[in-house]
Amino acid sequence: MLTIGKAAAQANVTPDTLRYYEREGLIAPATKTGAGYRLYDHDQLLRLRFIKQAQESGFTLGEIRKLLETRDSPSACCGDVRRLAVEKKLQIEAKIKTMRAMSRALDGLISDCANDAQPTDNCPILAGLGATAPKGRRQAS
Amino acid sequence: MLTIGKAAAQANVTPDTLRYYEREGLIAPATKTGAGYRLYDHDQLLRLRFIKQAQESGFTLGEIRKLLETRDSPSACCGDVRRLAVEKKLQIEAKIKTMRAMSRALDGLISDCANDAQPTDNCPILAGLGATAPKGRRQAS
DNA sequence: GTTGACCTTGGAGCCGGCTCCAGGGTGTAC
DNA sequence: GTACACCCTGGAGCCGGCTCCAAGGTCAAC
Repeated sequence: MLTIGKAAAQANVTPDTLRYYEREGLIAPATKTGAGYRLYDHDQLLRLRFIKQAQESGFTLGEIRKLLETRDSPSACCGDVRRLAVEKKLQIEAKIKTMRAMSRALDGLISDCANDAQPTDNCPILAGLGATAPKGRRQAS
Repeated sequence: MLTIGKAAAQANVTPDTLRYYEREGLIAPATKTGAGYRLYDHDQLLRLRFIKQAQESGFTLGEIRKLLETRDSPSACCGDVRRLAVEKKLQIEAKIKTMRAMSRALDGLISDCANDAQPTDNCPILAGLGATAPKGRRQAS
């Protein structure tokens, strides 16, 4: 049985984070001492590891709570979990697509721009971003 | 000269957003009427388009403010802008890498899991995420 | 001259995931 | 018996980017 500080250290989080997870309904201590100290055992550490791994797979805490509820429900089946995983993967793929578009947009801007010292008036990156000179400054158009 | 509602509609944002940008130092109205109404002209609309495009390229509002300051500074040169763009591209690439790792992690989990109705006790996805059964339930280990 | 759509300001609230604090209680080592 | 590290609770604050609100002022149309 570990106190919160030890348990948190094991899982590489802070006690505050652990208490936060508890408020969010993700994990509860195995028991409490008479003085109110939280005590965690091996199962809790595994649950915490589950949470961390799910986070690293891109699940939000809300989704992880759902995963945990599914896991703990006797009536749930593997297919339910699979659906959540597939849905999450689609979300991640969509985000990657967006970011690749951003990256490509920047590529275009950067490659247009010789890395020289010409003034920002003629900077192709700024032009590419839709810039025109602000009030009173020379401009191309 | 457009009032805030018209200008916002042109740029496909809300008046609230436009006022928010103003508080954040990104854009100010060209002028104000005696009654305090903000008025925007063509240059402001272009500036707003710049902001939107930069956002779509992945810049945060803080970074966009820096871009705009650079643009408006007589002493800044194109190389300064290029550096910001390159740095941003690196950040985006790093994020993409992280997300691809997430996606791959999910791939592994999903492919292990036949989409069947077996109980969550034996779900390979949950196992892959580090699960063991919570209190009192049958478990493999 | 009144309706109704617009505008103003200041401030609060939202999302997710913590993080930090004050003001107190507890547990252990010397 | 006291110093010090740890624990408790409740609540506030932070990041970014809005979004919504109340209470009031303004403007155009009829």
